[in-house]
Amino acid sequence: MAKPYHHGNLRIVLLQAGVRLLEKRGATHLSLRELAKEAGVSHTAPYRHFKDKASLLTALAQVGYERLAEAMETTACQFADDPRQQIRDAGIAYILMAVRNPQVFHLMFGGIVKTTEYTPELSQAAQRAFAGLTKIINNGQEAGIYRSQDSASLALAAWSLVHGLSTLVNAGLLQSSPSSEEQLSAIADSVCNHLLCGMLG
Amino acid sequence: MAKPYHHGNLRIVLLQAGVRLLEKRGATHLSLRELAKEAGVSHTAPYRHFKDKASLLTALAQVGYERLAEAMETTACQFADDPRQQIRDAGIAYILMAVRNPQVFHLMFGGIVKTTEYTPELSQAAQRAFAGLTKIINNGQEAGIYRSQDSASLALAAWSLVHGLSTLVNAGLLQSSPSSEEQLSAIADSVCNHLLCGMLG
DNA sequence: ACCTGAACACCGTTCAAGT
DNA sequence: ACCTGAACACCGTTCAAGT
Repeated sequence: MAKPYHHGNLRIVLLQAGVRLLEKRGATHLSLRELAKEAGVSHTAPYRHFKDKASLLTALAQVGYERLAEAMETTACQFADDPRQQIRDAGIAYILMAVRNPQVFHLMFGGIVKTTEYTPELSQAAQRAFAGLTKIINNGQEAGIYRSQDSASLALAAWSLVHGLSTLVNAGLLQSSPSSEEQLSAIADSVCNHLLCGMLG
Repeated sequence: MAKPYHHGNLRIVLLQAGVRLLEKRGATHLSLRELAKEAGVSHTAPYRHFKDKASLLTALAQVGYERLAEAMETTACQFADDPRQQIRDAGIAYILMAVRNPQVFHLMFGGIVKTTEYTPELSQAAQRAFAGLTKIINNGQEAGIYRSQDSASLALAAWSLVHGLSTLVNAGLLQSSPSSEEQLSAIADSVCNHLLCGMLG
């Protein structure tokens, strides 16, 4: 069966191969020409679907936010009766997403995609991801377990904590780098507990 | 006065111009050739001082860690009698360093410099930076203000929090992006307070 | 020791030309 | 509409040659 001249599917194929190549090479060394070769098209074909390399990277970041949103939404539907458990699970899900897709995570948050170049779709995907986290905070607030009424600042603190830990782990900067996901989950759990209960005695 | 054939100073000049060019172009688009032109030497001269581009970036990341270490050490020497104030000040100093040098910060933590390629000097500079933060935690522990005895996990939580907030601000992902350093400091203070006092009521 | 210019193999991007 | 090959201006890196 002959391959159709009009590929028809190229955009999807480029995104899938793009994620694979991104994790292999990193955003900096991801080459459009290599990507085109992997997809079996000429090196200018991607320009039919993406204005330039930055635009491809933007689309890949969007894929990342969509994955993160899924992970958050899944967690937000579990343990709805235990807000403490929910927030720890969300933190762990966030961090696992980061360590399993380090280059995608880096692309999402590393300032490679300029905020000024965000497409509406990307902004929406990002908002979906954070809405999941916010919902978990709101669940806890309805249950009356939080000290503060300012849910935005609570969510920001929680988000900063898990996000920072993810980055530090990916950068390999922990004194004892966790060698397994179980170990990593334990670290994440301990850090989340400090935020829930406070450092002060 | 004629410029000496042996520049003598080139490494320093390249690092200084490198930081400037890094903030202007970002790590990805920082070009050795442009850097050489700015320094007034041929495009191969930098190879006398840096094995390759990665090695230059490593050196620039080291400069960043040294700046961060200075900021932490300065804070660790102030308000030694008030550990709560110290940790908030350290957090604010950390975040200000990040937003004032976003590309350097990104280079330090974005996974661009591979952990496996860390030079001893870079590791040492990074450790110095975190030692400052650890010292502040230890001060508080000696004063007996913390709930937990595990100072490493306390430091990791504090570090994750300020680091995550820095990254999110630099990525432009806060709902209301702070327009001034005063506003940013207020946000940082609020987030730090959540960690100190805990989210739970 | 330190610097240079030519050369090589890549890259992103554009564009006239093909189906 | 979608894809191609040639072309252009860049880039990192190497190397023989200069002082």
